[in-house]
Amino acid sequence: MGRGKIEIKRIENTSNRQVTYSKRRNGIIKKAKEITVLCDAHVSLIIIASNGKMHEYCSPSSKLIDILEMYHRKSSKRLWDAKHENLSNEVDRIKKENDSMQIKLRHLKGEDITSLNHKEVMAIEETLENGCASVRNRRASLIIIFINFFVQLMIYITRHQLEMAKQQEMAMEGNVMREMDFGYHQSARDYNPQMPFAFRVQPIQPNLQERM
Amino acid sequence: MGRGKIEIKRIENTSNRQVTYSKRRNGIIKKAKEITVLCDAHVSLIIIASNGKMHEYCSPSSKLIDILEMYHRKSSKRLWDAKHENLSNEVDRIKKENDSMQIKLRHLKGEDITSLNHKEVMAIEETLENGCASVRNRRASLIIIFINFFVQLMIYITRHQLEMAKQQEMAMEGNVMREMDFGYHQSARDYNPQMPFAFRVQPIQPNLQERM
DNA sequence: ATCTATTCATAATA
DNA sequence: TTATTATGAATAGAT
Repeated sequence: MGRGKIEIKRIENTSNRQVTYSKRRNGIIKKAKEITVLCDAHVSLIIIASNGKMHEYCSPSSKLIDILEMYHRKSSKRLWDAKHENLSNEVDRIKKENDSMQIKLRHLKGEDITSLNHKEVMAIEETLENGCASVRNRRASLIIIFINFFVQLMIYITRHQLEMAKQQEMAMEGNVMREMDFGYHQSARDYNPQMPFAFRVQPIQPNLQERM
Repeated sequence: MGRGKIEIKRIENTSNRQVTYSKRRNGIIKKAKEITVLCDAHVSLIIIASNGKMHEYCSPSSKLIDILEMYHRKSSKRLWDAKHENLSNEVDRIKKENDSMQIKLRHLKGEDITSLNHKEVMAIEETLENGCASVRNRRASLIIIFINFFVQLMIYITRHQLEMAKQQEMAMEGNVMREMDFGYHQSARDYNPQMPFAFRVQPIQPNLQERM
């Protein structure tokens, strides 16, 4: 339809190709509009030129997303839905995992346990006992680490300040050094400003064997 | 183009509309194919009739998904990506929640605690102590419930089988009833087949006050 | 862009 | 649905 028939194959002349592209593009979009109006059809038309420029037409009765949704529902190909569905499933899976963990956590905190039977309570208690044991061990380790630090500190103080301290304290009280029977200063508890917590020595797993 | 000019408005006659639809649909698809070949264009064309039947054309050089992707990149409208992104974010959020819960759970079980400082260990221990207390309370309740059941059972046995048991046991041993100083049979521990676990009475929260 | 000779698409019809 | 065909629309090439 023009001054001469043309073969349907790539137009090699670039400017001819571009002109034809824009004419035919308009023609297709016009046809798309017409079929939309004449026949109550939904149309989604996306045309992208070789230079990357894009034109689209979408029947005004429906948003493009709706047509894609329709396409999606009609089409057996899942397209992007695969990704989407995977994510959806993962969300569900992780949510379930979350819930069960939440319950376990609450049980370990002693909440919501009135509905449990004796066997379940026993299992939770065993877990808690083990946890307590580990935690106490850890705290004991921390205490030992702290004591070591403390002893080293005292040794240092004792070695390097012995004379000065001795003179000073003897002058003040005269009786303090008699308490240093383990090589460090007994009253250091009241002395060290870095000491971040109070402690007292106790068995590492006190009373564990006493429980049922 | 036809035997007469037609106005571009909805064709009311249903069969005419359907005929026109199918002719024009083929025409548009033909045009789409032609522009693809002639001008190196990418085309995605989806046509859905009012009865729901769908036809599509997609330039053979590229998969439909690629054109949709191109469209997606070109278009500032996010389309379905919003949904997708929301899901993605939710997955991330829940995964993080999961991880932190996992860590808490492991800590409460006494695992992975060597990296914690004293304050953190103390906090975990407090949680564990509270958990232990609740669990022990619960177990104590269960024991009380069981003891009640047990006492009721023994009262029943004592009331209704007293005579028979007395006669029988006196005939066999003659000294059993002297042990029934609390109203139930002392040797029931070896008797009751439904008794699902061994128990011994203990303080409800033993030793809690002894810990640091 | 605009023109126009020509081909093509299609409305009416069967 | 398919086929025919008269007619109007689309467009290739020229300007």
